[in-house]
Amino acid sequence: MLDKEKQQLLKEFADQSDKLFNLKIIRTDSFTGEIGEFVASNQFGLKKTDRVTRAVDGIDSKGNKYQIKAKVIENEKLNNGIGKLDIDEIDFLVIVYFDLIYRPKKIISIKSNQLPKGKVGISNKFLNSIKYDTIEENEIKIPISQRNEILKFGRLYESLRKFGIIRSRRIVGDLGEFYACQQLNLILNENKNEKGVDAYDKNGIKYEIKTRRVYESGRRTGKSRRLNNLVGKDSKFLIIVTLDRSFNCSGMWLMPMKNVVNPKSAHLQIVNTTPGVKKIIKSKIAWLD
DNA sequence: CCAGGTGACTGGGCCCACTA
DNA sequence: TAGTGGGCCCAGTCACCTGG
Repeated sequence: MLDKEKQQLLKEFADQSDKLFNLKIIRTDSFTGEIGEFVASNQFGLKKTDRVTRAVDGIDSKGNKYQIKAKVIENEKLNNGIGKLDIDEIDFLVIVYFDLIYRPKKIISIKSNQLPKGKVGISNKFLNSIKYDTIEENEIKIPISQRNEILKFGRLYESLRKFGIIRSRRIVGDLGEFYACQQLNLILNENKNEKGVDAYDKNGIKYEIKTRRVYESGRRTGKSRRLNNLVGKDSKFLIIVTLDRSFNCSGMWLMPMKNVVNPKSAHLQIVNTTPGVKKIIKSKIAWLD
């Protein structure tokens, strides 16, 4: 499906992603956020909370609570919104800014008493109106070995982007859409955030594509995998794509959207049970075949 | 008129309470 | 006890509004 060179690149990316996982730099495939949390925790000496802990990402030695945000920026503009913040639960909001290959460029730290109640939007206008601390690039401390591994990861990520394999930092979903469109001769929806439509065929029929990377790893505690928020999607067909550890396509199914039971939170196993399901690519995963 | 700011969406992923 | 609904985590994109 992909040529050798691209497959090799994805393999290297998967290896490097595992390396960061083993070094405890990342815990999930939300790379930007995880690397940001790593950098901030290292900088402020934080103990990280569990993955799904509400509001608080880390706690320092004095018991101060931190919410950490991360953002990749291509220029010097820091102004981008960060909504949904529960400032009553935290003492500091920390934002880590990276360049395209995950070199940390700047960290800002805002005391929670500088933040408004309710929704918080970070923008230049806002930053100019409050007191906050800035840590510049040369003051950001990361052990050299980890810094190099993150850099290597970032370079691989950029290569994937340059090859046109991915178009965002949501690699799993991007690859699934890429594989499905190639296999079924679909046209990817240009609009990246239109509700419920990922692609069209030549007759204008709508398709929603969902992708899951399914492989054994220490990353998850539970085994079950779900497909959330299919409710209200008006695509005619649902395509489910699975990826293996190296991000190669390891299965693909096509089914009528209306036949999906429990669209609010469907199990991945609907590929076994949904009426009218069509196997496009035979699964290599036993429990999905 | 246009750039900056904002809110409403998108994506994947994980876990807990409840229930059949 | 396995399945379901819901809620939380993460970042990113873009249409639209607004103020200079």
